[in-house]
Amino acid sequence: MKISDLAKAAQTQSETIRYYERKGLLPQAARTQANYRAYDESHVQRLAFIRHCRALGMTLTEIAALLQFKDAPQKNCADVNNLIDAHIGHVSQRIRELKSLEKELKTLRQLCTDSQQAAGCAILGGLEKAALLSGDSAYSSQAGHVHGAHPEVGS
Amino acid sequence: MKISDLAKAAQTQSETIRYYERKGLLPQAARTQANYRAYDESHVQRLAFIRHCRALGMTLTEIAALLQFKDAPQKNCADVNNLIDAHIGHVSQRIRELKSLEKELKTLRQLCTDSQQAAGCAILGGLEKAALLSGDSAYSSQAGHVHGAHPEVGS
DNA sequence: GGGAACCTTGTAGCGGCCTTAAAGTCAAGC
DNA sequence: GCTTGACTTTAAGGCCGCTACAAGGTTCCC
Repeated sequence: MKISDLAKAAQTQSETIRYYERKGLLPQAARTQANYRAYDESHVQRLAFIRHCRALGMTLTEIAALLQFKDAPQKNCADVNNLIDAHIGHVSQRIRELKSLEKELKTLRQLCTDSQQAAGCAILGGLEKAALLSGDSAYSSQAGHVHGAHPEVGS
Repeated sequence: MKISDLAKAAQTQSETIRYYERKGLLPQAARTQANYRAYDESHVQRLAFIRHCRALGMTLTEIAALLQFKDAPQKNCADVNNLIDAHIGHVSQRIRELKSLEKELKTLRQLCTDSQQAAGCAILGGLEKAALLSGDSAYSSQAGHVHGAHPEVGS
């Protein structure tokens, strides 16, 4: 099985597979005589695992940690729980942040129902006022690791 | 007012200010004899506006568009509305995605309440099973622009 | 044996910054 | 007047999770 077969099987791009290998999420692949990477079913499984975790919003670092637990089963399951709990925490926090954000945006949007000149635009005015009052950096980033409001670029 | 004063006033890093200038969000600053950037209150306002929009999860491109409306008030307010509506759409969509994700994670987490060996860890097993069934790429990215689950790195 | 479709490595780019490095400037203290 | 240290400047490189491209090697099919 070559890289493009694996790519098809796991709905991934070949480049991404090589990237995961570089990052240590996938083992160094065996090579054919032509120096092509050679894969089997076990790689499909492992890659599917990774992709699913990515779809769950985990970082590659978190996934690497999970894979370590899989690879070293003597380790304690509690560590897995902790990782998942932490990730759930990140996701929940991001949801709260986004909801509050959504609320503010909708409030803002309400200010303007008709088309007017931007000079008197209530939304711009509202943003300006809010900017001066806020002190901000309330949301925006620190603890968790779940992104802002814009989706991942790739895939 | 030098760059670090502006930075303090708007809770931003000096580097970020220079970055915004490079990107055209802030005008080219006037310079002192020593070639230091010189600012006044108007810059504080503009920067606060930008930071607040960032806190609302807008991209720099979206913010640049808003600033254009501010700078060219003859433009129609409807464009501002459209931008805000689109952004609300992105945020709402991301909230839906994250909620579904949160649900799956919690289901997963439920599988394991006690500490066991990772070999028999129900979470790892669950992830594996889910990976094989899913076909994934369901969430993960396309239309909107609101990020996954991990917060912005900086700031 | 010729051309298309694969594979390889390496490099550079996205966004939104942060960090570091090397060099210039300024104010205060001795 | 000279040093110290806190600022400033530009430029380059790094972070994540890829994607894309370039230049070459290989394999497959007609």
